[in-house]
Amino acid sequence: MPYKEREIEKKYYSIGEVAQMFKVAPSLIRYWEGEFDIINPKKDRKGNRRYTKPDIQKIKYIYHLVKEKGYTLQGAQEVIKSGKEAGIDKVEAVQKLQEIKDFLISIRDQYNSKSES
Amino acid sequence: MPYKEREIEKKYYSIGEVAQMFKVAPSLIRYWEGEFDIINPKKDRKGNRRYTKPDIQKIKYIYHLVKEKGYTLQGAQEVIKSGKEAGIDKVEAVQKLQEIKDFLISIRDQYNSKSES
DNA sequence: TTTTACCGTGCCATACAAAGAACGAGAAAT
DNA sequence: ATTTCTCGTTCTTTGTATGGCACGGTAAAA
Repeated sequence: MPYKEREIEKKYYSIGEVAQMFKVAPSLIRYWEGEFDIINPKKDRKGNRRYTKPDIQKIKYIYHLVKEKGYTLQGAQEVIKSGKEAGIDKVEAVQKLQEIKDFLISIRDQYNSKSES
Repeated sequence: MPYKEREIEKKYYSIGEVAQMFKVAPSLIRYWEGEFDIINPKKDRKGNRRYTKPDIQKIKYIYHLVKEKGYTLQGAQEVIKSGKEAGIDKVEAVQKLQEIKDFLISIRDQYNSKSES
């Protein structure tokens, strides 16, 4: 037998295989596809989805956010969009500090105006 | 007039006031109380909930996680839990800052009362 | 005292999010 | 040719999160 494609590593995965990886129903994978723009598997002539490894990575990320971290789908979408996920709390802490600083400045100014008058 | 409690800032808030702060229904505040252990307002003789500022800060944190960051209630619970075991809790840090602010307010008010008398 | 205005608990209703099921159909492997 | 997997669409179910009601109690104001 001449040249035969050897299966060292799969190039594409079917929806059933992907669903199995995450132990979810195929319908859920399709459902997420409708909810998340980043999921965009190619389709063959027949229309069947062909998932590449990067595709699966993205699904994995969504799975992580939704099933492990407890985001709503919408919350997960926002996390993905903003590209962040961690570190936001620090920003908030800094904002709070700035807020307090402004408050202190206002107190100082009040004091200054009273003693000057 | 001798010693009279000055109402610089309220010590306790009713559920209605708290609900109003976050523009939600009082029933939601009660519901969260059942879902989140960290919410534990004291109750007066009659049974009415009395919220202190730290209580409100905790509610604020939950509000932030659920309404702004898009966590499910369960997801928010886990964030809160894991944040505590991490030792340095960001919420507590922010709460601490708030406490400091309150302290500064008390200093300011003391100053004001002296100059007024 | 009567009214007004909360608040309590407990239960039920709604709204929407999330997921799954059911349908008929087609390709491909066995 | 029977089984197995997939398709898209649509329908149905489940679950979460929230709101609202009924009914009673308390307190303070009128």
